[in-house]
Amino acid sequence: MTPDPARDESEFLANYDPRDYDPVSVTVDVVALTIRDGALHVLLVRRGNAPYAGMWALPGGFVQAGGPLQGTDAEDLSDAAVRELAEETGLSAKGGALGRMHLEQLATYGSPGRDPRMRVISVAYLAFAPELPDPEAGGDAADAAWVPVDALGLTESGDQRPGTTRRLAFDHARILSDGLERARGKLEYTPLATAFCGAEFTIPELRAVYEAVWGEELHAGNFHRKVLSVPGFVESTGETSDRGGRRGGPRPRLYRAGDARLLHPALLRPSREEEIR
Amino acid sequence: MTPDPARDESEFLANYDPRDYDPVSVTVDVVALTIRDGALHVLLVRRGNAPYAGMWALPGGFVQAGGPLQGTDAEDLSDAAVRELAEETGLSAKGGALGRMHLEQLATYGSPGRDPRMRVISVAYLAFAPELPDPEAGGDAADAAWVPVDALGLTESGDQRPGTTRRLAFDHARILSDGLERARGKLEYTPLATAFCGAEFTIPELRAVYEAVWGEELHAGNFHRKVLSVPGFVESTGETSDRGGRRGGPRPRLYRAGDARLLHPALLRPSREEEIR
DNA sequence: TTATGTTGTACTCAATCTGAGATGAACTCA
DNA sequence: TGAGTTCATCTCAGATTGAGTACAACATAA
Repeated sequence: MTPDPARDESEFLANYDPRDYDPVSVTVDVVALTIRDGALHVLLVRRGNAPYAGMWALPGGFVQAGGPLQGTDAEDLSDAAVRELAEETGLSAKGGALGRMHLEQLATYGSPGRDPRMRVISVAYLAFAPELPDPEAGGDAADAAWVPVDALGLTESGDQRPGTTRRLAFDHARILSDGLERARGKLEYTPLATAFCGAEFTIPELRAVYEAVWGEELHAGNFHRKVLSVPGFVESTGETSDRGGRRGGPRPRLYRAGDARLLHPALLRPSREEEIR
Repeated sequence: MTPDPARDESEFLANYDPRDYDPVSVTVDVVALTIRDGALHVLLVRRGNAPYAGMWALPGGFVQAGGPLQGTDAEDLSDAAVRELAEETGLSAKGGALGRMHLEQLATYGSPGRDPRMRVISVAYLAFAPELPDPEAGGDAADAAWVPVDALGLTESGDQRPGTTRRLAFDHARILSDGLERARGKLEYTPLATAFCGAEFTIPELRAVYEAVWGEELHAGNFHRKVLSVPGFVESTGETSDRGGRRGGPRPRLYRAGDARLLHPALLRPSREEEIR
């Protein structure tokens, strides 16, 4: 005789107590990247409270679980990422500075001991935005700033070089390293670089994005040819920039992002030889 | 006057009660893929308990948090993935069937309401293994089996086509879809396909892996040339298989996995044109 | 044993893509 | 006005690609 599944299920839910399980907290942390003065910057906050008070960290915080009933205050993970970003840095999502922002999940970090308070699982997000205003500290943050990535002394293994002044809390150096590597890779086969630019941009501006993220100079002529040959990467506006390059040169043409979601053929990094093995 | 950070921190930890926060549970789910009879299979378990009792699901379960003190019973997320695999399917990690298995994190799923019991955040892992024995159900699982991926009627949007007999619980159809897409992509630029083969394999065997995962036939001659031209992808053993192909042909040579971690140049899917936009 | 069909491996060839450099006009700045 | 910079395009040799050919080695069925 088969039991009635519906009755089984409701009975089960009535007797279920989540507190029978070990407590785990879930946080979101955001690696928000932008380009300022031709250099890649990451959004960091200085922690106002313990643990790691005074050190720098990725903006983030606890997810609002909404209790067992998961009522209206329960939020999706990506919503929590945007909320924490807004709370701690004053950058607002709706219509504001974060409007054209691209957000995607990066990875989840959950080693025991990564947070001294308790078992914390952190879902990291990766955000790309055009040049944004300076942030204003809020919430738990004592300070907030765009920090040049190069100034953090990150090594390939996800640590910070000794002597670096701005130390990162928790395992945020590892998370940031992973985010940077993801960003570098995504520029190769997606039109993500356009998310770092304004609504209209020039090919040299786009090239500057690639050079800042990849940390190497590109052949201007070949880059130009390649970008225009990939279907759907950029589309011409017919307009021309109202000024030439910083130190001379003709006025570059303006483009906007096309409708491609994948670049084919891809733009590969010149110096990938080293990291193959 | 600056407060003493060390004293601040210990005082804070003493007063900290995790139960002040909403309860959240964290689970791991595993998308374990293998190749059987030339077709891609995924490891599924039939649920023995509510919710979704009787339906099929990815093997997985709750992470052992280890309490506030995070003692010895606290486990890393990837360890939890291997443990759940072993518990529910009888496939053992150490030296056993899961020995040559490749495991990587896929993504984290945490929409409110994805589990009717409470707020559950699920960290999904992706596993690749050579041909494995049939699993044996254990733990919460009423049954366990390798199921051909094609038999699940997955659509691009992460749902199952109506009329599919084996229905998947929770949002596991979406997770499986994401895992398959990740696997397809990873074959392009990493030597992952060798994880589906035994320690020694032939080029045609490797081609069969690509064809099973990508779901399309490849040009044998060009594939052969390409694989051998990518540095570090495979290395010759000098040996020859003791039998020709299933229906004739010369004995293929044997290779083992090389030391490359990235394929350069990559092996691109022929039919990527469609998914570009 | 023989005949037939299949398969692994190597080769060819034209089309395409790539990196590196050259060119010239348009522009900024001193 | 002159010097130096930059955008955009072109050139060209080398590498890579897809598609096809060739042939010997093999399994299977007659």
